[in-house]
Amino acid sequence: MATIYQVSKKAGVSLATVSRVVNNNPKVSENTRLKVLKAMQELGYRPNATAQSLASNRSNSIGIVVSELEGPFFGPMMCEIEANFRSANKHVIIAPGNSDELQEKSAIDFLISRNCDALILYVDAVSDDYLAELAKGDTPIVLINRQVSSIADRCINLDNEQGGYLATKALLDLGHQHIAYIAGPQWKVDARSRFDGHCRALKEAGIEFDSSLFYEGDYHESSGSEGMLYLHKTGRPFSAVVCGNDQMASGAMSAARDCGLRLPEDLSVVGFDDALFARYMHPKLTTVVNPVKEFGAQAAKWVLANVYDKSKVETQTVFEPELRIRDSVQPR
Amino acid sequence: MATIYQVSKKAGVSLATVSRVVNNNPKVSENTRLKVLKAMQELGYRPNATAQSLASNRSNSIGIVVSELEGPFFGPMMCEIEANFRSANKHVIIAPGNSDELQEKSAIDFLISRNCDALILYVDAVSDDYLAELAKGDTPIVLINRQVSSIADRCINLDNEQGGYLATKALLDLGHQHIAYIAGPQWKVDARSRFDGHCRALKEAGIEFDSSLFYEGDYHESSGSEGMLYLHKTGRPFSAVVCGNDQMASGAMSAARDCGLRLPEDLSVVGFDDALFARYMHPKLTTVVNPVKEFGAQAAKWVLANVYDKSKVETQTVFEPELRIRDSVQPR
DNA sequence: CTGTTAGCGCTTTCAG
DNA sequence: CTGAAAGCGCTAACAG
Repeated sequence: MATIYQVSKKAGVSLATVSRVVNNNPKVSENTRLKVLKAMQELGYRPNATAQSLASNRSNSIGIVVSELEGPFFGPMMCEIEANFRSANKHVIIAPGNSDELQEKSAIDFLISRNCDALILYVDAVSDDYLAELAKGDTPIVLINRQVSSIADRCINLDNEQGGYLATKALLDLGHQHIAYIAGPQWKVDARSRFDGHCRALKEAGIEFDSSLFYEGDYHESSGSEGMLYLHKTGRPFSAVVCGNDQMASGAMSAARDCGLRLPEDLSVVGFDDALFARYMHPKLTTVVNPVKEFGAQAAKWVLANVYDKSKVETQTVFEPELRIRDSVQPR
Repeated sequence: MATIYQVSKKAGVSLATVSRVVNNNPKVSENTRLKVLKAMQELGYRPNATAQSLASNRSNSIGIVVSELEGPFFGPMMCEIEANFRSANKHVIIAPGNSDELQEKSAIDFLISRNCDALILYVDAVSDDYLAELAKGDTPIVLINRQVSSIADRCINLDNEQGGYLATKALLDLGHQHIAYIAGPQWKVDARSRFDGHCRALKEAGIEFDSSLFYEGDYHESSGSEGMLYLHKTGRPFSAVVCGNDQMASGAMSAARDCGLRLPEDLSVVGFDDALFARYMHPKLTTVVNPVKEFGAQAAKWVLANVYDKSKVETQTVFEPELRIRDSVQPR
């Protein structure tokens, strides 16, 4: 691979000049610029990003950590972030945290050590204190789906509690009285908040929470199935179930059918997230919209403005959930 | 951020010694190792990967380019690759190619300029020649879902033609005569091969391919729906449809129902890939298994062996498809 | 076992 | 507008 030195040699200019044309520095005469460009062309020169990064302390790349690389949730988010940066000629480096404290920290360390200009984090396991501390470091961070008060302006969030409330409220309004709940992992704040919303709706309707109608899953399809099987087996009657996310709803619906239930006649189901596949399910899933793409777009926007342009731009930090009613619910 | 120099100062040793303990060089006395470790601890030192990479010409990171960041296909693949490398203390840098020649090239350039030790590529748009040329460069590459003869040992593939054959054959065996086909983009080799397999099965059964029973989609759900709508509108009767992948099958099934068809009574459907959601659909989708995770595992294995351990290890390069029969098909 | 000394390829003052 | 020179933080011979 050709180096900047070889290019300068070939073009008969100094190394600094080559650097200038690479960086589009305006104060280079058109003449020499052309000479340099030609030399670069002929040598097939491409700057070594590592060296640039070391010398300039700027990498033009943004680190992203997500809980998972797979699944219908993070894909669109990463995609949106990437698209926003691509048009600004920045690159993303993605690392999975796997909802594990050590792995999340190691992902963050890796990205920092790689000289990322900023970090966009969707993390579950690390503490607020850790994040607050991290925010004091040299690398700017923005948080998705977390609320850390000391850096509230860089926390992008959905009102999950309200979302959970809406989901259950919709069922209540349709006359359902016995509503089961298949929750996400309760140590995660979002899962917890959604469940809190469910309880609020119940309470408001004067219905007492029945713990035998509750199952804690892990946000994946299979646990939705397990949850449904479990609930069905208890024998406790219920005419509707709300799930902590769409994936579990999908698993639950599949299992419900295996149990001989007709959907939505025998059982109404509501999910959470409005993943792409929700509208292709049968029956089409009623769910709470989680604007993941917007999260990504806002996060990217914040970084572009504050880190690269150094302009202060207002970003929306909290989003309101919205219920998307489709065919998976029916009046009682 | 503390540098290696500050650590050496604090520990009262030379800079080289610190480097040695960072790199687990065995020839450091236990005593000084402890001193250095302590100093590192106190300063919260973490090596600057960029500098390490520049100095050693080794980054311990592997570049991956995938067609898309979202969707049920690439997620599990990235995940598997990442998991394999994680345990070896290597990191992955993921970049999307978006099935666009320029973007794929720019993703590759980016990864190379970032000093990746190897590249794992799932690309559609760049030419075989380009890849063959690339393979001659300094950065080792392994290809998934491509066949480039000059580097056949690093091409990991599914026999897509055979997969397409199996899908249609299954339907034929069930007595279906009029089989529609919703294809992936025909400029992609995999989509093309699957369709070729379909044609072979038809031919073998003495059935002539009917072009009015063909629709070319783009591998996404929405185009599956569009395809079904289109086929339904032509009025040409068909009792089964095979789709280029599971996502289009999902879209097609949804649209079929919107057209008033019962599944699988009125229409049998078979997909391709065996994505996770296929088994949660209703009816559960019959499909051809595409061992994406295996692809990822093999690719990672190749890199670990050939790039890092410098040991030659046999990797499986071509996988045989397998039909997974579920509930979405029925005898005619 | 440990220290010295060149770089890795590029950016960035500072002069001119 | 252009060149010289000093690093960025770390690794890797080479001595000792």
